[in-house]
Amino acid sequence: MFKLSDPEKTAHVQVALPRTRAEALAVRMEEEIIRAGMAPGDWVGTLDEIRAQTGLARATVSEAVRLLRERGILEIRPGRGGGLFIAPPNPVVRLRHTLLTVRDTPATVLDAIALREALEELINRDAARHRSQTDIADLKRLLSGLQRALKTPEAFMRANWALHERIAEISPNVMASAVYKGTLGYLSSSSAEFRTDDPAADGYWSGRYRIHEALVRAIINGNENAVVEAVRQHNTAV
Amino acid sequence: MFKLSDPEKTAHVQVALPRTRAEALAVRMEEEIIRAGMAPGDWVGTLDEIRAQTGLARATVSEAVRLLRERGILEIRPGRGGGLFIAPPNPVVRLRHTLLTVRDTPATVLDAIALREALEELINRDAARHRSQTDIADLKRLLSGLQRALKTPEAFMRANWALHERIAEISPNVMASAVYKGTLGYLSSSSAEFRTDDPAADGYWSGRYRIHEALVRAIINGNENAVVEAVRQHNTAV
DNA sequence: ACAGTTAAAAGATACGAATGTTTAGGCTTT
DNA sequence: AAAGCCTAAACATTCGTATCTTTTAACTGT
Repeated sequence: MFKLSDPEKTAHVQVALPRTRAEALAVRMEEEIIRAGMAPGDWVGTLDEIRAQTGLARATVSEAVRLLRERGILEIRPGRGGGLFIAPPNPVVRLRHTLLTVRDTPATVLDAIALREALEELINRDAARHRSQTDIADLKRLLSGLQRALKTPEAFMRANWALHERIAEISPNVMASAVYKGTLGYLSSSSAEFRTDDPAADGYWSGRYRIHEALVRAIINGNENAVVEAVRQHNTAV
Repeated sequence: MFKLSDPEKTAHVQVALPRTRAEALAVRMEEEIIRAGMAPGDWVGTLDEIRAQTGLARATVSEAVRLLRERGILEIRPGRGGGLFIAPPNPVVRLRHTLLTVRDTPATVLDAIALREALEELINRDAARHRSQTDIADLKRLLSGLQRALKTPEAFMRANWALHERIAEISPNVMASAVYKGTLGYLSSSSAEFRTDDPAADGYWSGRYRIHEALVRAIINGNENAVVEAVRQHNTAV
């Protein structure tokens, strides 16, 4: 088991001082776990033990544990011999928590575009490497949808997003795929405003279509060099 | 206000059927919001109204609302005239939610490395563009720390992570920076195991050091081309 | 009119109790 | 001794209630 030390003893370390009792307890527990140098799989205790030690109500302790679980620190197992355990490291959970600590600044559309472009090559190369017959059929269908959508910019953007999202789903790298799709989702929900007034030279949209056509062909052929070239065109030609 | 329709009416749409009443309510509310085509800033109602409509307890409704807030769907304002409102789109919150839906598959270390490498150029170019005097001083300090850490692989890895993390903090792109740091944090916590048995040719570590030296110099000089070249070396020479 | 004060509306947090679910290990039956 | 049932231990969910904090509209006194 582990024993919680007095909150006062660790008060000078606290940076963002927690606002609720549950948060405070979560911080205390995390500090104690780190201090004790506990490793994944180690048994931490049971909810009732924590409750007895702290004198807090069940719901409050439960909330603290929920926070630690969401941060990927603890794993909770019900049943006999169950309780709280140190969780194995999980990149997705960690990433989520890191994102949670990001101050809610007005992260701009430009930031999202930069992030998306940085991932474009990885995502599309993965697609070229791992595409299945189903993937290929879907991509062909979405590409012809993109061509049909050339009539209006709005339809084109929508078809465009659908195509890129489907490509991202091919990648076996769930982290990269999730980040990419999340970024894409944001862009699709926020770009309606500043795109409409874009008169765009006549050839612009058909040019965009040809770039996507080349990209899809490269993916279907599994030609990674061609994918890299198509991505380069896709990113620079904006 | 908006009116919740009967759960039966929408049952056929539900894919991942929610397990708790709170989750079910959150799904119903989200569906209703989408169906009604509500826009950011729109007033949805108050907790008590939802409670009256559904007959659920305060804690349950509160939990559903907490979920929707975490997903970046709702914004809650206390006080007179307050209540639940549609939240403006926020990329960080969205990204977090997307990550939440990722199935908890054993996302491999290799995936994390690929994601990190994809972001390396963006992060380091941003650093070269936006470094301040404080940043430069810190980087110089961390670089000499890296040199001193050449004695043992473990110390070198630690110093290496500290340097990369500091570089990432320079970028004004909070999303990209958060994703990068999260990935780095995972790698630093999980790579202790499979690195120790690496006997490494004598020149390997000093070679790694020289690459980082070149990278830091390029960032300090604001030379983006040199940054790109250093990143290329950094990524390929593993 | 205007500035300061007050009070009501709304959410946030915490509590304790009751009930449901999951799991592991023991027990029973063949 | 193997198969399956049973039950106690642990977490999960929900409820109702009480108290606190925040916000803003209304009021009041100059």
